Amino acid sequence: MTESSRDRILGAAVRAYGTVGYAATSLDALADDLGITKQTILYYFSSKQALFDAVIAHSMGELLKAMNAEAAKELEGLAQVEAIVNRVFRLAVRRPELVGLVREATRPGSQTAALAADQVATHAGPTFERAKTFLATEMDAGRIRRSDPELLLFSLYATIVGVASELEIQRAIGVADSRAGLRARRRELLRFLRAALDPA
Amino acid sequence: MTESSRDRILGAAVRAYGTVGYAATSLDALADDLGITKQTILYYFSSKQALFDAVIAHSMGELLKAMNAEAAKELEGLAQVEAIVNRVFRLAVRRPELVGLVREATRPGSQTAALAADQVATHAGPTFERAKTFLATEMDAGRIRRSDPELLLFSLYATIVGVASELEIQRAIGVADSRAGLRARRRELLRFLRAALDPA
DNA sequence: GCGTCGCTCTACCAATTGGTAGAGGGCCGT
DNA sequence: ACGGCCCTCTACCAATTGGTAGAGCGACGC
Repeated sequence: MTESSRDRILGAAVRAYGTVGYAATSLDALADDLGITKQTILYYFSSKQALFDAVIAHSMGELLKAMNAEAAKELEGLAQVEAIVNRVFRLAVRRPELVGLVREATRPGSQTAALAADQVATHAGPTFERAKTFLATEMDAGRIRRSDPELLLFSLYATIVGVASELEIQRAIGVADSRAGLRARRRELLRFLRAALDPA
Repeated sequence: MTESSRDRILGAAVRAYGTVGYAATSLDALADDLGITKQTILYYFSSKQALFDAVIAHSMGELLKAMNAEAAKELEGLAQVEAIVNRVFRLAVRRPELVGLVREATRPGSQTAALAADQVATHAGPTFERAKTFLATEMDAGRIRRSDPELLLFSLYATIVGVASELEIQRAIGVADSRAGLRARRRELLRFLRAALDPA
């Protein structure tokens, strides 16, 4: 089955908004990229904002689905954390625009921010809550260093997204992302997180 | 001494580019904000790109100056890391736009990226090198967990910038950043990094 | 054969964009 | 009083922006 026009537009928008950014991507540019006209885009998405909303909803869904699939394994302590990190890392390598989109959506001050904030909150909220209770129970079980679960979660989130962004930046600058190099980075990240979370 | 026009423009540009972003900030908007006309901006900075370059150079200088001042203390191991983190954290709270600007400058794919990448490389390069050799010697001295200094530095960088961004995002969303809350976050970040770097 | 429905197009629009040209004003030394 | 310089302005421009109006066209049911 060939990809529908709507899906093609959505895919190109995810890539564009996730790399060059929302404000810097015109509908005309997007249309040129797809070999269609701007009006075709506006047929499927009533405005640029509406397209952005759809992009956020779609990508957020994809990200959360990947994470929840990993969380469903219900592993214990660090093993669970590592499973999720590995999954996110692989996704970040294969689809770097998703990471860029997270940064774009969580940027304060832009027109997109207010709307994106709501969307992110409603979409990601439950997953965040689940992660927090996970951390709390693992702390109780002595498998993760005791701390405030929410604050710890933010540190984890910041580190993972930060490293994932870093990957894309370096690739953009031209640093070769050989398979070996990527594996080294992933292993370092895991070591870093393991050390940070170890109860000992 | 009253602030010169050039400095006022530069300051407003740092704030705008660091929050709403480069592409989303028009010269007209910037001028309105300052109660002047766009042409006055173009008198001091020959183009929008030139203004961005100046913004990057200025802010990068400010950030690196703060970090280098802290690095000059030549403390040992974790104490040195904590001193720098504290300084960066305080700066991030007081001047959140600087953190936003780091993210803007290191975004891949935009027109700004190529230029910013060069600037960042030349400005921040030496400081990064110095940080790497610092980590290496501290590892040799057994005061920091042994690892690849460069990879570890990237993890550190990602975590710190990530947490700093997080602060601004939450503030933008409306989470109150009480003094007590900020201190709790800073202390959690320090605990996190201490655990991640501890040689034991 | 014919309506109509889904999709994409051409044509157009007002507003905004970054940037140019050049006038005028304030303040200086002479 | 005056020429020159620093600064800021008005006036204007071509290009691009997001968005509207409506025509064309192929496929499908009848």
